[in-house]
Amino acid sequence: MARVNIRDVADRAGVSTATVSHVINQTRFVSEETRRRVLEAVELLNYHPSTIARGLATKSTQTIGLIISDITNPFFTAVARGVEDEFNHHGYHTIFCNTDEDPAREDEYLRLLFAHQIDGLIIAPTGTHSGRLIRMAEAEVPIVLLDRSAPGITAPLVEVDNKNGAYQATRYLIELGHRRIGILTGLETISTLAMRVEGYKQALQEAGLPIDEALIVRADPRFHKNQLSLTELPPLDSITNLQMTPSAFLALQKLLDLPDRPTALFVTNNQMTLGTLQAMRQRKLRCPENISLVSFDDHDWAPLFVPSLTVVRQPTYELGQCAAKLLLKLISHQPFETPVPLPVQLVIRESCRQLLNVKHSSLNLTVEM
Amino acid sequence: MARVNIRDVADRAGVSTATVSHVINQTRFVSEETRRRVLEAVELLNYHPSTIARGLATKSTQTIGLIISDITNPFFTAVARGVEDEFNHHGYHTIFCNTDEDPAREDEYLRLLFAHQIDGLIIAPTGTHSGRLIRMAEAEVPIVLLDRSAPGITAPLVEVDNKNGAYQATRYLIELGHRRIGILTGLETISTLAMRVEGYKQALQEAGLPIDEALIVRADPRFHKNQLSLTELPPLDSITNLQMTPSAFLALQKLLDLPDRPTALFVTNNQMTLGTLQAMRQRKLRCPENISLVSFDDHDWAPLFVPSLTVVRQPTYELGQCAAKLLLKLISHQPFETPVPLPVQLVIRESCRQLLNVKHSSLNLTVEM
DNA sequence: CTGTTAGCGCATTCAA
DNA sequence: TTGAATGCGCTAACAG
Repeated sequence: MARVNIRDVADRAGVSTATVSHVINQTRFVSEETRRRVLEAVELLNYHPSTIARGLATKSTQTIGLIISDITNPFFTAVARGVEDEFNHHGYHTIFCNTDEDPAREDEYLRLLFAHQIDGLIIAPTGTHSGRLIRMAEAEVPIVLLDRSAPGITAPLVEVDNKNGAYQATRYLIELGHRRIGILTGLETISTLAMRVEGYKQALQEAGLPIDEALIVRADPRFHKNQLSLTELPPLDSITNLQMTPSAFLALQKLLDLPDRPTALFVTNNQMTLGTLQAMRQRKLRCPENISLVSFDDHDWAPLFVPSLTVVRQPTYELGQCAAKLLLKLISHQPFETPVPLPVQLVIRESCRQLLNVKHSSLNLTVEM
Repeated sequence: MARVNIRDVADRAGVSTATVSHVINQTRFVSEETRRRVLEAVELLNYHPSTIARGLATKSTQTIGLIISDITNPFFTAVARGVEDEFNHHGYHTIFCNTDEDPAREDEYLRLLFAHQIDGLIIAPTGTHSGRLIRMAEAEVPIVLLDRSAPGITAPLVEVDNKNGAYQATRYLIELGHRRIGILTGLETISTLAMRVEGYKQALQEAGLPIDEALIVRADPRFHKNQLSLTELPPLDSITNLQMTPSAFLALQKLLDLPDRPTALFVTNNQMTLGTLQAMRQRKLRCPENISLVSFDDHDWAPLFVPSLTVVRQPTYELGQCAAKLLLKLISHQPFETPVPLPVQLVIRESCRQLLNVKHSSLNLTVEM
């Protein structure tokens, strides 16, 4: 295609390219008459300014990078949608990158995004990053951390109140009379999961319950994944030294094989919840009769299971929005406040059973079927 | 940040910018000695060629556009992941765009992508597009249609065998003895859904069953959506003139209120399946005792419901991959064959009940729990 | 109120 | 085997 450029428009309208540029960007006054002629020519020739040429000239590309773990994870898709809507609303484009929790891929994407001269970056870091992220931060690329913190990076973090959510979930189980509460989690290099384990422990401690390490089970958090890409993934424990079973499904077997099996389970993300349900189904364990279940993150399907699932709901879409809004401020050098964690909410449905009579709960609860 | 450019590298290595360019792109022979010096300088200065400047010079941006309905729809997220993996594998970036089935948004995105000088486009068209898509095709932007056809566009279409999938699903229900089979669908401007209705009708006709228009119900296919963005969406029936209830949940009420209620239901996409389950639950209708259910598109949660869901499974990730591979061929002017629809598969689980004794099925079935 | 012109960072033709 | 010079399409001084 023979792309029409600013020169063509200028010639057609009988003005200079500068004038064309100025009427298009409204960057200085142009008389009504010439302005009209220019716009006519634009229309006639179907002219679209090349964002890339403009980018070269202005050093601003109007595109930002979004690095997440996996767009296939419903949590991240909701977040991504929030990010994207917000940016498009402001004329920015978003380039998506999936790391699958692999620091090497994270690094490679950072390189690519940097080469693409992105105006800013939103990243849910793997947690074991190379120095490149730090170097980018030092190169003054505006960065917002999403959902997770990363060692050595001072960028603002937009997150959810993970610890409190886990605390509420665990405490709820305790108040229902549960004493042996298992927790299914993943890599603790992911700060989000680490915080959730902390909240769990805190609730136990406050209730005077022992923290039994046998009840803390770790699985590869990428349990649900398209099989095609799964085969390409390196095992996560080759990255860290944490002991880990390859899937939630398998990790759960450990818990269920325990001589003194837990009566309740706190599952720290939605992917692992599906693995848990699968494992329970295979063992013909009923929920909540045999085991109670609370999981982190709500979803469309959560209320439709039998029993409907009690969850800690987090504002996913808003999380993405907030991160995007903050990044926009950073880019335009506006003042900003360091973000506070977004509130989460325990949504009580049917997947937890009461073991003993307990006094009225002091937690902030929502009952909803 | 003071970006280091090709000039800096050239100076540092004591060569011309042309030489630097050539060693980086391996586009002409350079002596081992100078080559080494250049690479050293690159390393030392941490040089990254600006893709955008390169884009200006070569008229190739190494980025492609992906326009879909909604990344929040699990079908599209799997497809998008397939597209993205394939492109990244080849050094291309992907820009995502969500239209929410709104032709106006589709048009706006086309404009933006065009201005960004994308090397190619993959699009699941809304079906009621403006002329811009056609103009882009005429401007020789390589285009691949994804999952849906669009009137007036001659670009190759990568799709799934929708009609056959719907045919198999319906025929399966018929063989189980069902005679009144409802279908829940959406906009028929979306070719995919239109094909599924066709498959449904064909199965009925072949079996000598009447086609009862009262059993064909249409809903806004965007049923599940983040509420924030939902409020901004214009009603779809303002776009087309089809009668439509605003959600699967409500559409289903119509069917259930029928004097002669259907004994089975074919739901034409996964979003509407959730709405259906919700409606059935509210009415305390049990599946499959009161009503049998087959839906199009499989998901992680489908086998975990009670009862587990019988579905038509389609290769979502592969669909995206195929589209990407085809587009890469178009971009590099390689020869290509017009794609054939990808096969789908009826996965039988527990959500359909047998009404009568029937002879052995002649369909290609997979039984799986 | 508008035009001229020098870059932005790179690829590439022509020369050497 | 390598350099110099031009242009990609646009913005932004600077000049008028």
